[in-house]
Amino acid sequence: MIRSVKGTHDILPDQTWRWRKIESSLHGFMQKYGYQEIRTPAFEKTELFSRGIGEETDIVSKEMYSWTDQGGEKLTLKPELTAPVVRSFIQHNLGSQSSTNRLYYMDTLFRRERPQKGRTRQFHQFGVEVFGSEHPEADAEVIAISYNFFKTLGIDNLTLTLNSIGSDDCRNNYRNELRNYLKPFLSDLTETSQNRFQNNPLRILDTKIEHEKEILKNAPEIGNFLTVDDKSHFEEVKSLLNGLSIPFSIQSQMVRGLDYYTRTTYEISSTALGAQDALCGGGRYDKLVETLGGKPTPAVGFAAGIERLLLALELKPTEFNFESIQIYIIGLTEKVRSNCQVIAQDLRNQGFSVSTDLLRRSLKSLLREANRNSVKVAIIIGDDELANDIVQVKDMETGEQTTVSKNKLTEHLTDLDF
RNA sequence: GUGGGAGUAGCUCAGGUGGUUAGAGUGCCUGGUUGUGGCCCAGGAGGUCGUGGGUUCAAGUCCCAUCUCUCACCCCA
Repeated sequence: MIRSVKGTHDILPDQTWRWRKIESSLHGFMQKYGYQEIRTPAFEKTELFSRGIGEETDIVSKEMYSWTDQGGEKLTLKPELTAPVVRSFIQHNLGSQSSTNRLYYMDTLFRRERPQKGRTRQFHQFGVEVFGSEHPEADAEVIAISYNFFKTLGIDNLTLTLNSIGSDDCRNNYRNELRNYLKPFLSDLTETSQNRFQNNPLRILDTKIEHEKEILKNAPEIGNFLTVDDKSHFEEVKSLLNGLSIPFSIQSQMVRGLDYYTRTTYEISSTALGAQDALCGGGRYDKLVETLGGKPTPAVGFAAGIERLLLALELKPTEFNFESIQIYIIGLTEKVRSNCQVIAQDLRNQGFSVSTDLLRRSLKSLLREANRNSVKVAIIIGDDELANDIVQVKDMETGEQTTVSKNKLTEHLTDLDF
């Protein structure tokens, strides 16, 4: 048997309606905020990600599905969406068409990680990116969108964690200070931390190793290195969130794994999930557009995992309802079967949802089938009915059956009002 | 990449210390009604016991290897 690839999953008919529910909720929600949808290709040039996300990140260094195509081009299945959206923003010069661009997306991503609860190799995210504003109102709007969307879906136990990692200057200074502080402890650090010491010392702050945490207790804090502008930006974001009644907590050690963030970073998690409890992560990235070759453009955005959202939602499936077929047409003999198809087609044209049998089964098994599919009415046609231009309409809930002449059928079904 | 747990019917799972034709519930099909579903009753189909090797008179059960799923670490959504 050929199975689906590790970390990929089929979404079967008993689940697809959940996905459609999320999808339609999102489109409706984003419209209220005046955001427009953007869709980018499934794969990009590898260079986009190595430059955009950062060569040293886990994603780029070990998780990408990359290959060289027949023309010798190095390509990669999207592991992340901000870089492609930024690429598209630059390529189509969206910045010159309006002063701010509010975009959202929903897409399929690929990362080669070890699967676990809330993590698969092919997965889905939705998110927003706002281009053109350096002001805290943009940060607050983006954060509010993610938080409020989860809220309206009814997810409880939301935790919003907020931090500012400052502008470029601030981080350069801080990086140097952190290196100076850590240098005497270098031999005590794990191998990965020693590598990070070289490439990205901020990530050491994220360590889960006890004795490293101990070392870091007296390390300089990034908050103290924020410039005056960084600080006031952060303060304004916080007060805007307060004004919107969105609760948050500050976590100065929170460093995101992607290199492009500046100033605001945040994460929303839910206790309804397992170890992978982040529903959404995001922040500001004022340098990325420039890094990827565009005009300097401030931007802020987030991405949220749809699988994780579904997991968090799984606990309360009551609001969702499966839509069943309304009418099942049963033909009793070979003579009437072609007639059944015609009637089905007519009724569909009238707007009903109609199904027929494909296995030439008996009346008994067809009623059973109709029952299983919880259809509202069964229409039964035998030779007698055919000869007299009538049909039997059976209400599957009450069991009541009435003889209806064929030309009154639509009228009769409409009156039933199901 | 590292560690824990698990692989027996479509699904959920039983199968002390090896012992005849491997079970249950549920789902599926048929019948109990010449053309009437649900409930009930009866019957039926459905299994390379994850795979390969080994020990043994005998392996679902013991040993080794391997694959897959799953949870966790790392990291992320």
